[in-house]
Amino acid sequence: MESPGGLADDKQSTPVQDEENRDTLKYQLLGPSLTKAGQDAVDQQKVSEIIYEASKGSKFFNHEQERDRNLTVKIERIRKAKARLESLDLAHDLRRADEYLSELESTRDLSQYVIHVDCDAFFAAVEELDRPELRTVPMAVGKGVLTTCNYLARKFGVRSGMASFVALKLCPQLVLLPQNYEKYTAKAKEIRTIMAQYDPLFESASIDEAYLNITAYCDENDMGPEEVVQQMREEILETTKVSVSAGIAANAKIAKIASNQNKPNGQFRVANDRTAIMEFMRELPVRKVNGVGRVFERELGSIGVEKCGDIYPQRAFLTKLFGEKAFQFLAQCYLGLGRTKIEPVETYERKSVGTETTFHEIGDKDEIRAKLQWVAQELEQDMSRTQFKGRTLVLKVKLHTFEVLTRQTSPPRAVSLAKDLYTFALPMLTKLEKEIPGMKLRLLGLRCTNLVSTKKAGINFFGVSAVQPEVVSTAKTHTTAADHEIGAEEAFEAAARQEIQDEMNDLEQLSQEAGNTNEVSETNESNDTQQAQWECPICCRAQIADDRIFNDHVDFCLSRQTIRQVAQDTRETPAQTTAPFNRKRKPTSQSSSTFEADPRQKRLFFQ
DNA sequence: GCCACTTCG
DNA sequence: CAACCGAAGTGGC
Repeated sequence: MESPGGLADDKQSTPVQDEENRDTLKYQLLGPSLTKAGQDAVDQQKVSEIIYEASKGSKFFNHEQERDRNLTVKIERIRKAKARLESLDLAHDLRRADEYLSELESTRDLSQYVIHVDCDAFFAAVEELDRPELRTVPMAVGKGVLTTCNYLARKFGVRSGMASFVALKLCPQLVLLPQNYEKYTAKAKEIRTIMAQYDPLFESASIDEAYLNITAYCDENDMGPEEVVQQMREEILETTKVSVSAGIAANAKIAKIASNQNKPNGQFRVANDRTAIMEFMRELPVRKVNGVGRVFERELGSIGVEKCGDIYPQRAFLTKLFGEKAFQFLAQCYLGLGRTKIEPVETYERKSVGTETTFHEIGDKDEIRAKLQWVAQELEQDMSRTQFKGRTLVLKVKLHTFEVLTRQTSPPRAVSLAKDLYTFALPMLTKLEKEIPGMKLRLLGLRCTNLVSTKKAGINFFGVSAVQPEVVSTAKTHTTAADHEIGAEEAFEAAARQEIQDEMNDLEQLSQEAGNTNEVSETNESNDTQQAQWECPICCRAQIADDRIFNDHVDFCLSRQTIRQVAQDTRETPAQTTAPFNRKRKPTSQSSSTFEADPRQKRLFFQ
């Protein structure tokens, strides 16, 4: 267990320490949905005891214990760093923090009514529609792991994300149903049809959650936001028989928090008023904010930040302790700022496509290869469905100890076919087998990143297909509306789109002619004749190596990237980007004294 | 670019 | 007996 490097000091664990860590570990084992609704009446102490007893000794448990130990060490370092900072003059950091806060404040927009709509125990609710008798018993959906459970089950401490055998320990009479995704998708579509009447550009956050901007609807119908939401919720309940909860606020971040406030079948509003917002945030546990998970919660707790109001007094420390992005994020939490722009998810650009599969422990190399084959085939289907090729291929494995490793490679050309995926993944796997003698796996995954679109037509700058007929109806209204939004650039865009399409067609033809076998391109490369083929570093497609044509093409690809970038940049106010962030530092063997050696480091106190 | 890690639903 | 999956993002090196 103990690694040979300098980690030994940090990781050494005495029985006393294990005793101390038991509480944090139990907390960890409770799982991520602790803050979810429906748990208030539950005796958490008893629940965590049962989970702890059910888990003890398993490999999963040991891995969680290890993680918890590492986090505890990390937190001790944070505490020390904080103490050290307190003895220093932080006037500069304080001024910088205050400048940023006032800069943020000037971006505050109170003119919009943003709402977050969340279906109550969605999968369970849909199942109860088909089988009303289930309403009176504790019930959950999901096989190995629960995806949803009804509110009766939550009374027992059962919750989503929990292993079903643990849930059955907590509630032996729990009824478990297999999930029927098509059924939920169909019901979700009914609900979305209604939501679209209130905001045609609404943003689906998942199958059972959405953000809407109802400002226009309120104006047009001369109604207040609460009245509108009440009406919409009634309409949804009446026509789809599913109850939803909603939060109403000036931005998405607060609306999301508010939707949890009166769950189930309720709504909550935080007024578009600076004082009301600040007061609401002041008492709000940081854990309730989207983007603060179990780890960050504990890290913040260690410096005395439990509620968003606690952020302000610590503002001078945050950048050095957690990094710039985390500071900015926390500043927005303190002020209660968030994005007001709600847009269809279809406008987001996909970054990766991947698939993974969990199985019982496998050590046999041939069996592992067979799994890799299978995963490669699954990914090929996903790649063809989403119409992408990947310039980078990532192999992911989970060892029998639950430790996760990833390895990546950049194949000579963008890949999407199972044959290629397997070919380029295999060396990474064999290398791992060499590094880890007797490697046993419980999960294998492949993911393509650095994507190249293989869509043939109708690609605009947002990566939305506006021409293809198979686009579903909701997406279509969104797309056309989105296109209208950029109206001023219409002519330019149409021309550019045509240009891209022509180019794509040409490229498609070229890459067809080029053939796909290694041998061909290799011989051509070595010949270095007029016919030699080279790959464009941007789009990764084969090109005839006529210098002029090739260079023109690369320029074209580059300019296209720039245009895309600009189009994206203009879509969001930098000050209000609210991407959930993660500040991650690996606890390495590097001693914490190294920070004094390198004054250039931004984050003085870590590594 | 590579990798570990966190977070979300 | 027994703990998911897919995607996105951050940050260190």
